[in-house]
Amino acid sequence: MTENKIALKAEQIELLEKAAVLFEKGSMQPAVAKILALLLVSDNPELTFDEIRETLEISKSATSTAINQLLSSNRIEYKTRLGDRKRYFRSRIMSWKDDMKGQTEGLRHAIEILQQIKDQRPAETVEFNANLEKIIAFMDFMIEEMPELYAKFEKKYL
Amino acid sequence: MTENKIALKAEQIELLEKAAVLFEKGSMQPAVAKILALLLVSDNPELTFDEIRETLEISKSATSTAINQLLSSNRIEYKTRLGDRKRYFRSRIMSWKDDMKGQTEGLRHAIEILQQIKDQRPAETVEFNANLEKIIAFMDFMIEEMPELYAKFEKKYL
DNA sequence: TTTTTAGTTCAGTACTTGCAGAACTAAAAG
DNA sequence: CTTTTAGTTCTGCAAGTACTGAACTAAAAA
Repeated sequence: MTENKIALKAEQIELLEKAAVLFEKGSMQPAVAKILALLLVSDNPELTFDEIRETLEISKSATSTAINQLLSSNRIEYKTRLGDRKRYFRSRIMSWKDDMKGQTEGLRHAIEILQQIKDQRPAETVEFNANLEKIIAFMDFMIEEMPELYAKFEKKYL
Repeated sequence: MTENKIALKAEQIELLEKAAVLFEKGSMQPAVAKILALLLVSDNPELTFDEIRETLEISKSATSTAINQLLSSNRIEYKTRLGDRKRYFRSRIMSWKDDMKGQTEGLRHAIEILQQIKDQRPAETVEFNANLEKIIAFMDFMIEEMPELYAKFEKKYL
C-alpha cells in the first residue's frame, strides 16, 4: 500500500536528508526533522498525513506524534478542503524569523543566570568577575540591537 | 576521602544546576555541563581534577573525559604551578563570544542548504518560493550585519 | 626500588530516547 | 448499523548515550 507515497528525485532525497540533519542539530527528533524537511523539498508543499507517512516510511504513531509537535510549536500548519476529511500540512517557513527571535528569549534567560552568578561571586577574583561582566554586557548589547536589525531588514527588503 | 571537596553554599549549588541545565540545552553532556558550571560558581575559579571530581561526585573516568572535551573545545584552560603536578582548570568565559560567532558559521551552512532547496523547487509554487527566498535574504542580512555589530560593541565597551 | 600521584583508557552497565505495533476512537460513508 | 477513513494513544522494545569501576601508565617522591 504505497498509493500515497510521493515521488522524490535523488536530489530531493539528498536535500531532505541534509536539511533533516540540520534540524536535528537544533534538537528536533529525527522523525520530526524529516517531516519538516519533506515539506520543504517536495514539489507539492501541502501533503497529507498518509503522504508523509508513506514517503518517509515511518509508523502512524510516529507520524501523529511528530505532526502534533510541529503544530504546537507553530512550525507547520494545515488547510482543509470542503468535502475532504484529510488535513493538508505545510511548513510555516516564515516562522523561522520568529524562531530567531525566540533565540533572543533564550539569551535573555542565560543572561539572567549569569547575572545571578556574578552577584554571588566574591569580589576578590577581579579579572574573572570583569570577564563575566563583559560577556553579560555583550549579550545585553546583542539583545538591545536586535529589534533595530529586524526593522532595518524589513525596510531594506520591501 | 572527601578531602578535596569544595564547600558550596545552597545558592551556589542552585546556580550550578541552573547553569548546567542551560549548557545541556546547548547539547553538552551532563557531566561536562556541570564542570563548566562549577568553574563559574565556585569562589575559587581555579580547581583541580580531584576538586572537580569530589565536589560533583562523578567518577575519575567521567571527569577525565569531560575535562578533555572541554579543553579541546576551548571552553576551559589550565594553569600549572611550579613544584606541583596538578593542573588548575578555569573557565575560558570569553570564549563564549567566539561561540556566538561560531553560530554565524552554522547559519551560513543553513543558508547554503536552503538555497539548494530553493534552486530545485518548481516555479509554480509561487508564494512558497517567495517565502523561502525571503528567509534566505533575512539570514543573509543577519550574517552581513554581524561584524558591524561586534565592532560597535567593542567601541561602546572600551 | 617501591610507592604515590595524577591522571587515562577500556569494558560493561544503566538510563534515556525514539520509534513500531496494536488497540482504540470519533466522524463520515455505504 | 456496519465499514471505512483519518487519525490518536499506549505498551514495549532497540539503539544510543553517559557514566562507573577497574585496570593501566608515566612521572615524581620516598
